Amino acid sequence: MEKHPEELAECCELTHVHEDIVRKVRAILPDEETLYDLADLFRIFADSTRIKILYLLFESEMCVCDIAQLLGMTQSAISHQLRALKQSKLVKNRREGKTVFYSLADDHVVTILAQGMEHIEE
Amino acid sequence: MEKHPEELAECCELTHVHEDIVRKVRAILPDEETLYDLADLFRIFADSTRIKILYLLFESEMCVCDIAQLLGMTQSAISHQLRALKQSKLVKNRREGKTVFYSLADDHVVTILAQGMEHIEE
DNA sequence: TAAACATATGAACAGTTGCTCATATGTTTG
DNA sequence: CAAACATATGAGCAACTGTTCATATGTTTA
Repeated sequence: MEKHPEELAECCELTHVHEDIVRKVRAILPDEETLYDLADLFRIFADSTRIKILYLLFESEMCVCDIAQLLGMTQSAISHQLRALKQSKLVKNRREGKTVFYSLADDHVVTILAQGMEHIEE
Repeated sequence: MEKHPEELAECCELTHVHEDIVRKVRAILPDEETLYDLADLFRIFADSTRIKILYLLFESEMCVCDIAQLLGMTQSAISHQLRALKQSKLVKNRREGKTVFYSLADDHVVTILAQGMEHIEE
C-alpha cells in the first residue's frame, strides 16, 4: 500500500503520469489522517435521518422528543443520531431541566447541504 | 412511519413543538426522495479513496491506471470507485484509444470538499 | 485475426451502519 | 426519597459497503 512511491513505475504501456503531475498531486493531496476525518464528516451527511434532523434545526433549536415526533421515529433512534451529529460538531446542545435542546453548531452545515442540493438539482 | 402527522400528540409532558414550528418545518423539509438523493450524494464523499480520487482530478484529468498507480491501489478497485463517482455525476470520462480519461464534472465537488475541510480544521 | 493492453464488471467476503429493545442516567416534583 | 419524565447508551441483528479475485469488454497493433 505505497501511498507516495518515490518513482512511478510504468502502469499503462506509456505512462501518462509525469513528474510534474506527481509533484503537484503530492502538494495538493491532504495527509491520510485529514482524508479520513473528511470522509468521516461526509459519512454523517450520508444518511437521510441525519439530514432531516439538520433541516429541522435550520428552523429552531429542538428537544429530542420533538424531533422524534416530527420525524415519526423513536426517541432512541434520534438520540443515537444526535450523538453522531454532536461528535462531528455539527450540532450542540444545552440542558434546560429534564429537556435537552439541540441546535446547529456551525454554518458549514447549511453551506454543505445547499451545495449538495444544488448538485442533485441539475 | 408517519412523516407528517396532521396533529402533534404530546411527546414531552409539555410539547415544545407548536403549530408555527410545524408549519415552517413542513415548508422547509425537502421531500423524501430528494432527501434520499442528497444522502446518496454525500455517501460518495464518505470514503477516503473516492475523496483521494477527486483531489487527484483537481489537478488534471487522469486515466484509471495512473490513479491506481498514484494511490497504490488496484485497477479494479479504482474502476469500481470511478463508476460510483460517475453515477453521481461527480466525474466524467472520455476515451482515447485504449485509455479512458476521467475528470471532474462539476464545480460543486470543489466547494463541497472545501467546506468539509473548513469544518474539520476548526 | 490473434495477442496485448486498458478498463469494466459480477460474485463473494469482511467490516460497518442504523435501527430496535432493554435498561441506565439525570432531572424534577410530590 | 420515590415516582415520573426526558434523554442516553449498550448489545444485537439485518442491510449495506469497499475490496479482491476472476473474467469480460473494448481497442490497438503485429
